[in-house]
Amino acid sequence: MLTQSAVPQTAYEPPFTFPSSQKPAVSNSLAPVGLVMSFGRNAEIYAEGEISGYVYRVLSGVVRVSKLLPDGRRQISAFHMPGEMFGFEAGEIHYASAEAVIPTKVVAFKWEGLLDVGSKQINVVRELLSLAVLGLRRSQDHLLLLGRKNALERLAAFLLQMDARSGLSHVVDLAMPRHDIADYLGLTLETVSRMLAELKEAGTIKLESARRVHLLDVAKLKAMSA
Amino acid sequence: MLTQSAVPQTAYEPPFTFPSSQKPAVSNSLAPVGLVMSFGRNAEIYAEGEISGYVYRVLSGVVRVSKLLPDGRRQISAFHMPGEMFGFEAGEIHYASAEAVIPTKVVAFKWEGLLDVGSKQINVVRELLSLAVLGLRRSQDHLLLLGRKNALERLAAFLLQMDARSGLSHVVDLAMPRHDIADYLGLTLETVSRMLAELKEAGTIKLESARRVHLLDVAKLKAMSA
DNA sequence: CGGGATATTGACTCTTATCAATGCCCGTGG
DNA sequence: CCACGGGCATTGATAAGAGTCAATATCCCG
Repeated sequence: MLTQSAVPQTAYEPPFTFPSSQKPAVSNSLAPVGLVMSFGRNAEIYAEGEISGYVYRVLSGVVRVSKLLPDGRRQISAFHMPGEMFGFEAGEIHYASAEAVIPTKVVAFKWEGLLDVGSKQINVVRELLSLAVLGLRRSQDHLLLLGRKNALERLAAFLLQMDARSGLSHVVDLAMPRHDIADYLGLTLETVSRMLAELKEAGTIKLESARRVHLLDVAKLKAMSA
Repeated sequence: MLTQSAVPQTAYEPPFTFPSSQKPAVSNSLAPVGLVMSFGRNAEIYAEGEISGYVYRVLSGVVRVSKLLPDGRRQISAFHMPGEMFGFEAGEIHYASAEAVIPTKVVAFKWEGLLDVGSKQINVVRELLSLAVLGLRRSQDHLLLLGRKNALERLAAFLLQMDARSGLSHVVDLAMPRHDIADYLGLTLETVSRMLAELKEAGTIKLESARRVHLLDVAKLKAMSA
């Protein structure tokens, strides 16, 4: 596997660096060669149940990682932006599936290769550990959000999170449709829409368009998100 | 830190082994010395915001890891049973707090020491990575539960999870009060109580006492948990 | 045996889901 | 260039699930 919609796989040339946005505890010392793959909108990167053997880094686009219940209910556990790594399930069966939200390029690294004892690759393993620990942290925030926050707080937190990751001017471009946001926040798309309207009412955001949100009052949003 | 209620700290003697219940990918090759600490009911093991420097293994008792919202709402991200490791936040600030649910003994290992390049400790780092990845997996399940399952499904899943971890005869001893279960499942304690009553109605469980549940029909419970 | 903490049960409320009707935006083709 | 069509989003009316508040009940522990 490693997918159908995979496209001309070109070697990804060194220097390899782990994304600075994920602050590895130890700076990288490795330049593994990865495979660059391209995916169209909604294309599957890997599926729940497939054999896993790679970890991925987003080069461009946006990736969603999700799990499904037998009756179709879906929970998105994370969105991944350029520079971020995902797919930490290697050596076994994929525990979730990953899809491109929009046209996306990723580099895939063989997990096995990364773990090879061969040399001083201990730094690589450490960086992977560091990334995994970071993932655990983010999970804790998301668990708190899903378990204990109301719909309005979830939306405020989501917008702030997207803003923090997109940097710049507090104008957030949402790559994903309402339905994806809903499945990420444990809500319905209608509720997502209503809460956005409510935040607009409160003067904390402005909807330039459905997919482009201008955060007018970040402080207030922060207050609302907790 | 590393706590007030810490008690006569005796050295934990080798051989050290990572818990088999967490299947490290690589068998252990290290016997670090840890500090054994004892905690009473509800005693704090570490608090959110404290400097972190240890990872822990439960020797006996039960540990809960949680995060708090400013207004007091609480989300328990995990319960840890004997043999399990927790506290993977080392090198930085604790992102959550951990407390003993009942009188509990843990061994604390210096994170720094575990990561030391000194030798062929690469296996230790790998095992830690393996445990972190396992933690990520469990988080995904919990996210799905919190984001998309109803109260009855959550209770069924919880009981099955506790049963799987306690082994034996489908008689589960719950160390924690209803309030903790509620904060773990993102519910209120009243709802937990009502759903248990409902499961009893359905003939899937029997409440030997408030803290002791007999799973009468595991298959049916499984069907209800999804 | 008594008493405080923990748990259950009930009545009612409130948030969010559900079902349904428009509305809007954008790309396509006439 | 404009009209059409389809996906996506918004808005409304209602329902359902879980929360809240409150009154017992039960279980330990001393």
